[in-house]
Amino acid sequence: MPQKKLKLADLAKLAGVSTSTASRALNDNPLIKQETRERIQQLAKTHNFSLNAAASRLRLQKTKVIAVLINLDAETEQSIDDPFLLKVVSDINLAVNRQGYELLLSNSYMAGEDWHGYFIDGRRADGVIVVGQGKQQARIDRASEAGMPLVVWGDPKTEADYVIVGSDNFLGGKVATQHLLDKGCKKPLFLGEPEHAELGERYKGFSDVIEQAGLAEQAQLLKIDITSQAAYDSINRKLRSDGLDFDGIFACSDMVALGAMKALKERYVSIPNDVLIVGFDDIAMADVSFPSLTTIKQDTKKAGELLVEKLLAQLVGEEVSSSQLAISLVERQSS
Amino acid sequence: MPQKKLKLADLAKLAGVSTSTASRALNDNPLIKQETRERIQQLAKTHNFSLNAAASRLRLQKTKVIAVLINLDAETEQSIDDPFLLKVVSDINLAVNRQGYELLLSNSYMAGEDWHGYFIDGRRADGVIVVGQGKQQARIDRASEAGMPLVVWGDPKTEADYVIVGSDNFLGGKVATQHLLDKGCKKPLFLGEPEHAELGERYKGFSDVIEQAGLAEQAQLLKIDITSQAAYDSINRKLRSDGLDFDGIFACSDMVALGAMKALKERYVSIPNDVLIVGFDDIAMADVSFPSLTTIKQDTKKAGELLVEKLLAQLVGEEVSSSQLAISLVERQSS
DNA sequence: CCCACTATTGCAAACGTTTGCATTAAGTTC
DNA sequence: GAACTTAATGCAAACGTTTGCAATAGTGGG
Repeated sequence: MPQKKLKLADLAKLAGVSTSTASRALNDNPLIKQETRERIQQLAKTHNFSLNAAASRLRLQKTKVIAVLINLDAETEQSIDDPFLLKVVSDINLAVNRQGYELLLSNSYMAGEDWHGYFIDGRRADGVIVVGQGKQQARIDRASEAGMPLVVWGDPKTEADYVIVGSDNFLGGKVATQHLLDKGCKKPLFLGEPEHAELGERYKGFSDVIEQAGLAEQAQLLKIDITSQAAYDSINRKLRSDGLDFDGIFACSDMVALGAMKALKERYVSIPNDVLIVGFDDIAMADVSFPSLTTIKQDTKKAGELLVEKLLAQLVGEEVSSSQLAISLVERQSS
Repeated sequence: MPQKKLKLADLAKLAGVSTSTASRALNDNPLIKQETRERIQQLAKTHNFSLNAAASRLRLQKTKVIAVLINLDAETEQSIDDPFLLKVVSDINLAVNRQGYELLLSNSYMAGEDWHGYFIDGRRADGVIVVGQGKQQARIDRASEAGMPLVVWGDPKTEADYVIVGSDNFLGGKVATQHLLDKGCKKPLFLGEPEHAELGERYKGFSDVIEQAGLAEQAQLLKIDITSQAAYDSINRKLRSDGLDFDGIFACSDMVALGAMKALKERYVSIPNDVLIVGFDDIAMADVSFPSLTTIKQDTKKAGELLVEKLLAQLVGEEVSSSQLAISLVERQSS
């Protein structure tokens, strides 16, 4: 430990000015003479000086921190498994940094019941980005009512009084399903959990197209958790009990699609000849699986930027509204 | 915004005690009568009171925050792509929370050159977990010399004066390679980047076993970036130029293995009949790919716990040392 | 030479906790 | 009942910034 931490007052003394001048100089306040400003900034650099963020936050009543709250359904501790969610977090991180904010990674376990109290009153963050609407909508509502600056990654069609950013899941569902039909699918299967906000919309899109095509009789819904394991198991079980009574799958996520693919391949069901598959998300694995996976791409980069942008707008008191991101079909070998 | 934020003094007034009593009561200080403590804690709960963390940190000179620094090689902004790294972060997050700390997610872009100044002097965190040794070892050294509480996820065999937690990559390399040979591989190929600390050890393990088996002549090394795309491209290129002059691949990571698998499958090279494949990491995809991927499992859960534990030990002044995590071979269809 | 004005700097209060020390009340001992 | 201990609480200072206001110096006009 070379030298003791110096505080602003020490730096000021070194520079031969008052603390207030030093403070203003570091913040590039034009009240201070240009020359003095530069001299002090230089001095700060050579001495590796950094402001005490705690003191600064206390005084300013602002933290320059954005919290990202992973809203898992399960109340138990749980690490995040879906690479897509992690990708979203990673892209939010980038956007946050680009705006000069820091990222506090949190979850329902830490934040407890009273999010407003924990983050805002507790001066841990200036605003919160909630990833995943989950089934904890009540908590989100409460935080929002308490006036917590808040943006949610979810389905923008949801009726809510907070701001939501998300893909056009309904359209995604339609596009995916239409694609299956275009490729000759007659007996489509939806693999996923329609109760969940985003997935519900995808299922609606699915149903919509099916209805239009007069295939309602032949279509099926297989409710499962959003994990590749669940998909693998349930497709296995279905093949054993019903045989191959479908010729196309719209999986609610890529991980689910990959799980299903594995089960099919193990039983020598040919993809895409016997069964067409379309996923959702476009995670890295979709491109590298074999056959590579046709999917609906969600623009996580844009999402991150938008989420942060809207949150910061709220912080300066602007009125912001939900918005929907365009999705796109990425055609690969599985269809 | 229902009510204005109340501060400790307000709560104290409500309870009819002094601020100091309120403070101690909330911290369960036995100086305060049991009964009073409970009464005040109850009051705090009903009023949704939360302490101002900024003030608390300023006073205590502690933040109760641990920073996780993703140490990417590239200096450019970049989101994290490898699901394995994200899994590590997610598991660290869990371990951090379990110890009652919060997690500041950061990267070399935010932290700049002077990590000690930024995190410690800046009172943003009490300690730092660096994920990935990368090629920025100089910065890590500097931070460590400056006395920054620090633990690194990397290869524990690295000569360094800071604490490293990581898998036994050398052993992993040996086990993986031995497994290939046991399965009949005669012309093994290492796919990866030996310059990188962790990967270098895996390669050493590879070479070691090859040497012992007298296969040095037949073995090959293909240097590539650690991405599935790079693997896919380079295997493709190699097949085109050299034909199939190998019968087993030890890929430095699962993502790399999967990229290679894709290229092979597209050219109808049978796995595991024509080429055996072993990966490293055991990401979720390894189990769900087809054929499923034999790999070396790294225990990220344990890693997270150990990293945090060792960091906290440093904070209370204990002497801690690097440690190596056991790895295990997970046999699947690709071998 | 004084006044008004601007440019630059400094003083001191405030942000909301925590904690060493002082204080009070109540019990205990001789 | 005086002296002493113990239990419970309060007072006030300190953590390191930022900023409204006051102060000073320098400039130019009348």
